[in-house]
Amino acid sequence: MQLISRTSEYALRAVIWLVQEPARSQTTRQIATGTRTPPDYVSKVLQLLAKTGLVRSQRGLGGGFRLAGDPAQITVLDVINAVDPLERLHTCPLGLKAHGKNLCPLHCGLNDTVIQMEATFAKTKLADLLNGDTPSIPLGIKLKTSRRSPVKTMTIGAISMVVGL
Amino acid sequence: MQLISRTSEYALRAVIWLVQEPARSQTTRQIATGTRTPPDYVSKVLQLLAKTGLVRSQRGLGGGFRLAGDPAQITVLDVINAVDPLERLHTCPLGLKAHGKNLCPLHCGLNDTVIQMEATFAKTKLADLLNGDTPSIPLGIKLKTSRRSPVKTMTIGAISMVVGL
DNA sequence: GCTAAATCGGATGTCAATGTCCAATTTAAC
DNA sequence: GTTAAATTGGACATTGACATCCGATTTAGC
Repeated sequence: MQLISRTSEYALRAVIWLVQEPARSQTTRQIATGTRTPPDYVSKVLQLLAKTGLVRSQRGLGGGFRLAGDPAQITVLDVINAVDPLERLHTCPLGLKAHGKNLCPLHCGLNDTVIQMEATFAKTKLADLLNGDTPSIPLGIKLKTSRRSPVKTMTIGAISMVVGL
Repeated sequence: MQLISRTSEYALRAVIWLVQEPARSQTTRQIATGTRTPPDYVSKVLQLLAKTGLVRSQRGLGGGFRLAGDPAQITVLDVINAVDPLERLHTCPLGLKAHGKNLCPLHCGLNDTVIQMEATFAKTKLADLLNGDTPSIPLGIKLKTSRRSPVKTMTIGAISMVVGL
């Protein structure tokens, strides 16, 4: 299971590319090559971004795309919402009479997780994604056991290591 | 974009159903009807759960499925990992030479979010999902703006309301 | 042992997300 | 105005997740 769709992934790559080239407008071909995305598909994604106003498009010779706003203001959530927003749960997918319109504990919890993800994405500005030298370690140390592979792993940021079995 | 796949959703519903019926083993038909899931598909999901040992299956007359472990120990993450685990990012999908094997800031951040989600799912035990009377409000108050519909909403737990535009 | 009830496993069908193709339109440069 | 470069929009193809179908196998009860 992917955290975000490819559409969102491509949108983020494209937008970050534009942040790095604020001077000249970038063509679809340039963006696709630079971000390693399928050209004809990322073209559609760019159209979506243009419709929501996140990027400005310019037709004709010398045209292309450039970022419309301030990289220090635009968030990852803005980009995701523009092309493929996370879906909230408004009614419990179980039709249980006991719940009425309320979410059951399971779906209430899942919905909270969606909100938590949105909050995380909202914290990250596009400008934050340019300084590659300091990888963030926002989560401290976690201990995790998986049923599929019952091995305990310790995780610090993006680094995981086996600590027991 | 869905937070979790249908497969995971069905697995969670099925497992919760089994928590509620620990005495007798439940047939696929009973589970499917009770959880409003497609019978032939939830059957496959139950097979997956059985393979990982989360549930025990019993063939033949009077057979069915029952939970293998303790509802106070098994977590939502355990169930998700059994059928459709979240994918970590191990190498940057951009092939940028500058990054080497390291994740770029974007994918490092996305990976952190995956870890954060796993941590959230790991906190919730199956037993926690039975008390429907107290909906959790773990996230406090958030303010959110979407590019697609540029309306500010205030969110408390699962309840959202418009506060401005 | 026979039968009915149940899971198991393979084959197949469906559909939305992803990906591709191309003609129409816009625009800068000469 | 003509041309070349670029987006736009529609149509179509592909793929994997989701869903269905059915025969093989197991098992309790008679």
